[in-house]
Amino acid sequence: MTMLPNQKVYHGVLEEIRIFIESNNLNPGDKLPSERELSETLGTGRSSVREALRALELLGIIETRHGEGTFLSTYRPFQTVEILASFILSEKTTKESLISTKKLIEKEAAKLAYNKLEDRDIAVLNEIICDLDTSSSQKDMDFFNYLLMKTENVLLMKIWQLIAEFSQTFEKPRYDAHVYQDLIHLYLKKEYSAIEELFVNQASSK
Amino acid sequence: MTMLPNQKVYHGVLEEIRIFIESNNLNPGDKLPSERELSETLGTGRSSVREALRALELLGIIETRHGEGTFLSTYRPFQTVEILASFILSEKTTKESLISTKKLIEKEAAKLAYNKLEDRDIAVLNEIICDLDTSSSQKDMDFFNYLLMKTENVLLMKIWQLIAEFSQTFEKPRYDAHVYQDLIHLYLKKEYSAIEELFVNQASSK
DNA sequence: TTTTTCCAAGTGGTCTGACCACCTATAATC
DNA sequence: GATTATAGGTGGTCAGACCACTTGGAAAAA
Repeated sequence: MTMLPNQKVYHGVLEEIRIFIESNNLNPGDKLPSERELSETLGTGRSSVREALRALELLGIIETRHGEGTFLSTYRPFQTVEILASFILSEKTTKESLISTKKLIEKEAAKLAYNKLEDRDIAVLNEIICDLDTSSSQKDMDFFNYLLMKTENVLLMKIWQLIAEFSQTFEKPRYDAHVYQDLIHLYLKKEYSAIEELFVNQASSK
Repeated sequence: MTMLPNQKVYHGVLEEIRIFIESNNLNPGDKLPSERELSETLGTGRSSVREALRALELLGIIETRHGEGTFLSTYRPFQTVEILASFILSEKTTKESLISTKKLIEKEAAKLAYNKLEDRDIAVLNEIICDLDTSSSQKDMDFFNYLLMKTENVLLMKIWQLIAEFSQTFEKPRYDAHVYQDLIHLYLKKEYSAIEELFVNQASSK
């Protein structure tokens, strides 16, 4: 294993694994050599190999199954975001930050989704809102989750989900019931420019 | 250490460290307990502690100095980026998510800051842009960092900082030079409603 | 006294070997 | 042929041993 001076072993292992994946043209789901095999091949201790593997696992690049082995994971970008979020979304983050960031994302998601919503999608949104069996907070969750999904921005969705989940613990400041309906009407009437206004008015009326 | 069944030890350690940081109100630069101390306190092996620490290091949450100790670092996911980049960041959708989320936050920050900018702040922004000694990418970073700071939304700022650093490694899609000046003019002329337009046009002209 | 030198203790870095828990293919049994 | 038992491979974890590096304070030198 080629190693720069002062470089930690697990960094080298990281690089070797990358090369292995590349040169063997591995795809998601494929199996990596066992920890023991890797450590023997690379001439390093198993603990160093494990440090590298654990890091890759946390990054969502690999997946380990006890008793089976280590596998290249099906592409899950932004797994990292979760870990980072758990450190950022600590107590130091103010409620105001959380709420306003969440609303900001919801507003923008409503705008981003505008061009990607088909009649069918709007119908789904309507169903979510009209369903009598779900609580209003659940409706809200479902509604924006669907919108976020339609934005096709995975990162934005992830961030919203994390904030939504975290803020659920202390409060659920929702929009007035009519806002969802209003938004749907704007979609139907193709009035993009009014979306921003809808959300801004809602926020200030609180 | 409270542990869910089937949960790996290093996940528990991760959580414990997070709690430690939070409850001791640690700030970037502060020292964490030594590996040996952690393993003793948590009743786990040192190797498990190391697996957690290595992962956190790769995420840029902590920093280790040989012979000195482990320190809380300002979130600088440089390492992460390199690893992610070399493994998966080739995926187009990932990049697009990053870029569009970043731009979205910048646009909204420009709007949120509007009411909080005093003449002095606008002067500072102007200086940042006009400074001949800094590169254009550095200007961009400083400019929006200042704006984000003025929004007084710490969470949004942190999210932006993370994304900004992530994006820095693979590409630097900047705004045209005049956009910064234009924004400053809008601030001076108190034309809030034109801010959105400025960013949207910029984005589509790309 | 002040300065310099040096070393012991603490810390991360790594390796080894030992178990345990889990999965699976295969052989033995029914 | 279907079922069961088992052995071997794999990840999960721990304990202990060294090494390399840093630092602060003791000891030596000025």
